[in-house]
Amino acid sequence: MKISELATKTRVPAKTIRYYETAGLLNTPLREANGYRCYSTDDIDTLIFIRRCRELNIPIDEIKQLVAVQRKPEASCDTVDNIIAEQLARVRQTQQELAQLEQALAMLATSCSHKQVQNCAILQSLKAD
Amino acid sequence: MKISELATKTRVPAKTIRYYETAGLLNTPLREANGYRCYSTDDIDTLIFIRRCRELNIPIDEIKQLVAVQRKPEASCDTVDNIIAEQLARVRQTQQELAQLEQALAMLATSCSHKQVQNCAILQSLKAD
DNA sequence: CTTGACCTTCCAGTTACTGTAAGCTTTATG
DNA sequence: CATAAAGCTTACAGTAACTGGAAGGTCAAG
Repeated sequence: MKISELATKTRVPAKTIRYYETAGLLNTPLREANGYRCYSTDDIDTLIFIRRCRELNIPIDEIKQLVAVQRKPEASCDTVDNIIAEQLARVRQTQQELAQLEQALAMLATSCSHKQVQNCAILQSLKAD
Repeated sequence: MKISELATKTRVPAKTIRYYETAGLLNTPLREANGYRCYSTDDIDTLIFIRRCRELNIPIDEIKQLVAVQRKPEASCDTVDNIIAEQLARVRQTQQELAQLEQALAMLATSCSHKQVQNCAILQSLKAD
């Protein structure tokens, strides 16, 4: 199958598929006589797996580990567990930071009663160290 | 004042100050005879303002507008209001996305009972389209 | 035969810095 | 006074994960 077919079947843009290849996430595919990339059905599964990981914001480098560990069926799940746990921790950390941000912005947003810039309470707040 | 003094007074790294200059966020400073940048006390205020905006995750381009509008004291606060409101909307949007991410990751994290990769429920889930 | 849709590679741009290198000037120390 | 350390300068590269665009080859249809 050519790259555009793989792209529609996995809902990953062709451009991104080529990028994943250079990033070492996807095996270098066979080429047809004309130089076009030629993919197998296995590549569909791998690419969907990658897409699902990316939707969970898992970094490329860690997806690489997840792809690699699947080639060793006897290995323990520790790597997998750790990557998911780390990702969850990152997400929760970001959530906390965003909650503080939201507080600060919400207070700012209501602080100015639509006057002129020279009296703007928002700008005043932002000037304070 | 030289760049390192400005850096300590504003808690913005000297490297970042130079970057803000090339990014058009800071006026090009005067130079001493030896070529060293020479800053005024006004630069302290501007830079603290910029740092506070960055702490609220406001993009450089929008900080540029906020800095510019302060040079027109008679202007209305609309630009300021809009930028803060947009930033707040962005933050809330990201919060929603992260909440979904957290759900998905939390479910994944508890799904595998430490077996082998070949039976790993996490990996199974990630393979499904 | 030519038009349009795909395919290829390579280079540049995105965001907001940060690291590093090479080379000056100034300050501190022996 | 010599020199070494600290601080200043510029310029280039790297980060993450793509995305856009240019230039050019290939293939099927009308």
